[in-house]
Amino acid sequence: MAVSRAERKKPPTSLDVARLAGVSQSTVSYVLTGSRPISEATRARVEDAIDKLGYHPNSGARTLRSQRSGVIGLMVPEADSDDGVLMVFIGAIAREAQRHGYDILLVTAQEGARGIRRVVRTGVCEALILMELDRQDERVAPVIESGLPFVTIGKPEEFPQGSVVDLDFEMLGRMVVARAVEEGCDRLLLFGSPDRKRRRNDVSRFLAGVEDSAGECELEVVLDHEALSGVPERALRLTLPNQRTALFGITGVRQALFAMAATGALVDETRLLIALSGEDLVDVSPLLAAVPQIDPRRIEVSEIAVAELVRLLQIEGAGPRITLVEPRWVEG
Amino acid sequence: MAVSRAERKKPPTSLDVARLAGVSQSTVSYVLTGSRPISEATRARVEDAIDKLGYHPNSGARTLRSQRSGVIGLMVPEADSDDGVLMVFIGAIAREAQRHGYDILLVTAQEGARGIRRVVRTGVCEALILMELDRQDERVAPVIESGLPFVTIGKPEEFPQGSVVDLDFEMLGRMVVARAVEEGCDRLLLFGSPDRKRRRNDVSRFLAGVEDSAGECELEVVLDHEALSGVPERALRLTLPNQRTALFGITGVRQALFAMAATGALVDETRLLIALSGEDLVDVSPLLAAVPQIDPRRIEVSEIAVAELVRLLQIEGAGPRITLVEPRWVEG
DNA sequence: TTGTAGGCGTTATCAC
DNA sequence: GTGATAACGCCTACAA
Repeated sequence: MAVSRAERKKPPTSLDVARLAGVSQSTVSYVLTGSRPISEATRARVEDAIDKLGYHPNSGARTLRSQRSGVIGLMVPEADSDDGVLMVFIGAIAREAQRHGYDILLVTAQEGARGIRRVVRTGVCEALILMELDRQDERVAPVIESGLPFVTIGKPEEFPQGSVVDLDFEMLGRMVVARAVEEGCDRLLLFGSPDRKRRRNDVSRFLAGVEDSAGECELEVVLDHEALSGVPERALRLTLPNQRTALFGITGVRQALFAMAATGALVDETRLLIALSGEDLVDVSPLLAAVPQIDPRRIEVSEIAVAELVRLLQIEGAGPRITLVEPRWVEG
Repeated sequence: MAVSRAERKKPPTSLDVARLAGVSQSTVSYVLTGSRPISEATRARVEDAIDKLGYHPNSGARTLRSQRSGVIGLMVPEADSDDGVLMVFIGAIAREAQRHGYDILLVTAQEGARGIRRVVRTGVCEALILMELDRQDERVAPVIESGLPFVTIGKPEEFPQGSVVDLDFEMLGRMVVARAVEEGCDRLLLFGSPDRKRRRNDVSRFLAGVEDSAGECELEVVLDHEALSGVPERALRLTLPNQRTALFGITGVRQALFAMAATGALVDETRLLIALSGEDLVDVSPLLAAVPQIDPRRIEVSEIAVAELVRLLQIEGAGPRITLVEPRWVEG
């Protein structure tokens, strides 16, 4: 039987700590916030008292007074087929935020612009991280309007008023082309979800990088943004006796792995799968081991996003900036 | 350039609303909380003013005064290979919580018991949802000690002081056995992650259900909790000419699907894959279509967990209870 | 049916 | 280097 709200014993306040330490309430506050010098002796007494009582400052009161909730709102997209990837970001963001003394509050995409307005106006969140923005996203307006510092993960079409952190997709394109050429491929087959291609601009940036560098060499680029399940068959069909085709996709790596493994090798004289690997693919790591892999660095992107937000929050006058993280080849 | 904290214009308070509506501050409050009858006329004026100003009650002040933060803490496990599944739960929980007027704050497993103590003592969370508890979990103690209402998703060994919501794994076991027999199978091969089997007790409950009902029929049960990748080969090896083997696993369904599809049919005279399907498997739905599927009802489990927590929060004297959700066959 | 006023626990501005 | 004290914005018991 749960203890009722009323009979639950009240946690100690800073006044209790002050009394036990024989100092004033404000001194306790200063010890905690460090916003004014305190003698070693009294600091020790106060900290003792804090431990003894198991005191934690009341979040509501602190927020009310200081206008800082210590909470960062994380706008999460509706779960789609890429759930595993999403969880990697969310986990890393939450851990990094906690390391900086902030908590993460979920704001679902479902709530839309109204949800943003709510968490902002009520003062629950003092900053925001936005993930997977569409090209035109109704949720951007209330964020800007709120004036709160924010970071978007994923580079939007236009430079917004907040900071941006993302993988360098253009470089990714150049890396894939370079590797394909090195490995003696004549053709590069790019697969992926057609829906994603339409809605998000990371695909366009990637393609820009590909075309940019493919132009300089003899590599023929083929776009295959039809259903993922047909990837290996189409790849085989497109393959000619004396040619070698490299395959790559930003999404659908797992499906491609399985499908190709089922109909033949991931790597042989006629084809070479290059994988955008990631923490969500641990379950297929044996398969992955056979192919060249690029790390999309999702953990780093997440951590940088949080660090960047903390910078905007804590450094007065800090301006927004763009950080593109370089993809990396995974060493065999 | 972000607007600095100081120059950001302050949101309207209930006093602003009161002035605009020509009533007292308390009347505004009563309109909002509904804790006292208000005449239609003044209610209308107040609501008008609220809209006009875009007023939202300040969360810090409300929390301080009422001891309710409107925030539910969600203890999320470290991301593992089952990330997609996790995201289904989290998304559904966040959406359902919002429908009830609560927000979800993430508490990572990494923070451990100390994290629980922190969010509880500071008053950020007024209730908790615990996911994926280990058999012995250090985080349970501080939760109970806090006296806050809580719900665990996943039935623990012992009945805790909070409510429990989970899939009925015993019934799942009986359903799998019954179907295998109906389909003319002589043998049931159970695969899954050995680690999970050791740490979590849903597997034991499932096995109890299986053994319970397998005893009554001629079905031979084989446990295969070695590496998932070997599943289809072992299944084939174990298969005898005149026999039919049913295959089932609580985890690793996607891997099994791909692996079996690669080495032969999912369903033929010698074998029958039964899949624990779920929202995280959309990417392989074409494969799934060919086999009998059981819905693990993760969305329902999530929604019930939230509803149950809301009940504990809002109904004075409500006691904890156990809710087991029945698995369901997915209709072809 | 509505208004008045006190206090929730902190932070930060005054004083000393 | 430290202490008193006034808000922060809301809820609700008490008055009218």
